[in-house]
Amino acid sequence: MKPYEILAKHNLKRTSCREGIIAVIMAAQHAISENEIREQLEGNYDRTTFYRSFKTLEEHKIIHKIVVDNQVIKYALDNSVTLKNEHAHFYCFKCNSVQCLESVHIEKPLLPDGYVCTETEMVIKGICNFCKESGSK
Amino acid sequence: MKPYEILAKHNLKRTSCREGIIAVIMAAQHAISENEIREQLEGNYDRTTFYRSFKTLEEHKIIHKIVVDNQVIKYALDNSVTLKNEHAHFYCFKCNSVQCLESVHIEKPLLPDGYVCTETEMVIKGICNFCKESGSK
DNA sequence: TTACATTTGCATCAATGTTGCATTTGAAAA
DNA sequence: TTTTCAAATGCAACATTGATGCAAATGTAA
Repeated sequence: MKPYEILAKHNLKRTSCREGIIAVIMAAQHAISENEIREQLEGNYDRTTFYRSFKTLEEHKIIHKIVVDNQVIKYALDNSVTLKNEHAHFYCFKCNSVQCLESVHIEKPLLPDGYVCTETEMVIKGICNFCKESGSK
Repeated sequence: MKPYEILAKHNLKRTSCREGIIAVIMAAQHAISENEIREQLEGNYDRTTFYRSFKTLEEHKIIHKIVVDNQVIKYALDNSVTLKNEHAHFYCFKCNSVQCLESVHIEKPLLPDGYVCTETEMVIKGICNFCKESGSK
């Protein structure tokens, strides 16, 4: 599905900033930070415009935030767009990348009585396949 | 273990700000936000002092950050201080509290070849036992 | 092409992260 | 207890980021 089709589906106007953000995220191999998106985005948008476009896309659940910690926040297309299952994310300390681990499904945890789960986030941290090979540290 | 003993164990000077922060976190039932800690802290410290004390305690792994999302960040004593096992955290959308779910242990996930896990964070979101009872929304 | 609601860019303000530096303080040595 | 010095504090200052109001520009449907 193309960026403008996604916008149309959510009844959002097709603006170049929104379209560009979606395009950059779609093109990225891994989840990507706000600054990386801004750098790769064509056109020089005011930071408020970028901020509001971003917010709109999040609110409409087109893009999804993956919070590794408050220093490392990355974005990917929402599962509803990619049609992926709920899955864990992997953060690599070496290359700082965040990858979707589609093979690691998240099971509904067994909660104490009275607790109701509606959402689960799981971030696994360590060294990824690629970085393991390279260098000693 | 008392706040000043924890500081001593980590070779940190016993200052009232550090001691106070630890005391407030120890006294709290749940994980607690930076602002809540600041409010409950006796004495009026400069925000830089507070910021640096906080940073020091984090760096020495005395306190531990639980990042629900970038809007909701709470702190608790680190597992090495409380002697708890690695466990999941529960975030309640209604009361905004973060509770340790000691009963929900986190198993080492089965990762794709070459991936090495050193740390795992799991945040379960929903409605907690207490809030389930109260009101319809 | 027109018309209007939405979006943009800019100004602005608040909150927060961070650093440098002179002064104060904790704790170890005398 | 007093002295001593590295470490911590308070303050000023600056950068970054979240957020809002408003006039001008833009997207889209009539």
